[in-house]
Amino acid sequence: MQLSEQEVIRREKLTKLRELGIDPYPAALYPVNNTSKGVKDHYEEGKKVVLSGRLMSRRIQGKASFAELQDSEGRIQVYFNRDEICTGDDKTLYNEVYKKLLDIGDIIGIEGEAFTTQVGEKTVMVKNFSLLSKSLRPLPLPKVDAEGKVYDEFNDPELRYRQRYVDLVVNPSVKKNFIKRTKITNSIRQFFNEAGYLEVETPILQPIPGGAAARPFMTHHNALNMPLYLRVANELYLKRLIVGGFDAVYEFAKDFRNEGMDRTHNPEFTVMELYVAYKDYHWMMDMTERLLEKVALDSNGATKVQVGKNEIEFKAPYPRVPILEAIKTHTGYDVAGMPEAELREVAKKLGLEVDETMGIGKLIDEIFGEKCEHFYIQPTFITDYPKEMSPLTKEHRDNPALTERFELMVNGKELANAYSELNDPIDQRERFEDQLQLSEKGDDEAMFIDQDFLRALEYGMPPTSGIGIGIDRLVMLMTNNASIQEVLFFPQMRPEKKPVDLSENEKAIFDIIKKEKRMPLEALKAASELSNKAWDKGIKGLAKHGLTNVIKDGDALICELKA
RNA sequence: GACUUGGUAGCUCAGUUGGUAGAGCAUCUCCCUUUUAAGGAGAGGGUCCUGGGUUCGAGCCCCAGCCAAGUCACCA
Repeated sequence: MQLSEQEVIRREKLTKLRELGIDPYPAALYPVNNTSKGVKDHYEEGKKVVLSGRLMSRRIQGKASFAELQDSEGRIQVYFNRDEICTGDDKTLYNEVYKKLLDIGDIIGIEGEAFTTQVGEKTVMVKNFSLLSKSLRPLPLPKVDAEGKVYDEFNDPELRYRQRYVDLVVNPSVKKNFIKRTKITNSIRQFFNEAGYLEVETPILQPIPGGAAARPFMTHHNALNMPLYLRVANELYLKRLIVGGFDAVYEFAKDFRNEGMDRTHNPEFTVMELYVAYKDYHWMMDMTERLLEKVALDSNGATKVQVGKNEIEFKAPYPRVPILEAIKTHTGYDVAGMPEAELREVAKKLGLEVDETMGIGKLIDEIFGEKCEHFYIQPTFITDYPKEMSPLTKEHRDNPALTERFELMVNGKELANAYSELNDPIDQRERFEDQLQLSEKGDDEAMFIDQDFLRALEYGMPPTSGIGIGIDRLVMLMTNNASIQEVLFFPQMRPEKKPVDLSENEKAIFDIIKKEKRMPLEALKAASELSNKAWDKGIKGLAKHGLTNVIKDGDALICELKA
């Protein structure tokens, strides 16, 4: 491993500490009795405190030094004075251990007394300190001046996401975002629990990936020797529980979709799904607006939230606009009851790319998505979607071409999706069969027929309303972040390519195969000009590093480069 | 998938028509008792993302690739 100068120096310090009899990674608990925030908020002159945290800055001036200690609550200034720490003749603890062997980033514990400096800063006078964990890598060191201007900010997104731990240590606002995320989910749980709804857990590994139109991740169970899918939704399982007699169940579900990644899509993401028996989608709209108002208040202290350039008001109630009316308002076309061919013409006139495979549902969805969606900045329920795009939704009580469905639009994007759930088992079977036809036409996102789910419906499910709320997107709104990666601790990234250390022999062979991509083993051996033994070691080493493959092509052995 | 931008010291960033690779912070050494983005002085530290090419000479120009961000497309 290639170490930088600073890393080498820190490792040398490790040895020196051990020579002085100091364990840089001690096992014993450290008797912390306070936090940085606690000391400052409940300040008492001369109060004895024990704190621990990470050393984040140092200003050493001879026999005295100021430093900053950072713990989970923030930072506090600590004062190291040689004669306070080393009361006897031996000044090693200050001169050697503190000044020379500690580094920024080390985790230490201090015992001391609270006092205020001449400049008025609340500080802890250190009487004794212990090294709790030596840091071997230098941290980035952003600094903030009196006006709040940040110098040397650690701001490269790639580094921040790959090394989130560093991001969290060094950027307090990042930590705040994630604390707010938990506040939001706590707030939702509190709301539901008070209403008597039951939080449940349902399978992530599913034999049939149902409940949403999406491409699933596939895996394999060895003992059962069968394929399993990572769930794209948990809807069908929660509805089984409603059949089973629970009146209201909810789950914060990690769902997985094997699709593209961008600033609003991560392959795994969190959706909160809730199903409540004996309710319909009108009730669900009422519930949703009350929930979001509470979430905004709990997480931001106000119903108004600044998101980018827009100020969004989460105070209930929100306007309810049928999708066909939205289209009429924003395009001037009344597409209600319009036949498919005519609708396609309208879409073309509106400048949309359409093709023959698109049915009425998809065309309407497309028109709304392109021409209307972005207008709905303030929370708005878009209701009554066409039947074709909603295979799990109950037919509209007044219009059989529509369904009892709404999507909640906020800041021009979908935040939630809800229905009066389809509970007619015969109708549901027909809708699944329509999906099967789509699938046969090549739609790889069409839903599978879930026979067990149909069996459950046949026993009878009460009228039920269900909703799914995109938690990542909700958190993005509440924390004013435009990118999903900012609200996920560990967003998915391509793996870091690790440069492989090749031996001389391996390198010689690799250089040849790299140019040729693939060639017969014998020819490669000849070209490498290696002895039998060196050749054997080299070619086996490359395969072990996963760089090459040897395949049998008839009688010939071919060596090829792995992608 | 297409396009745009970026990748230089531990971190943040400069880098002239193509002519010996720079700054601040951090690190190291020495000096220094209440400072605060920051005490003073000095020193060390580089796979300029990778691989080719052009050139007497490439961080810079050309080609190919890798990684990321953004825009669009696709998909919900």
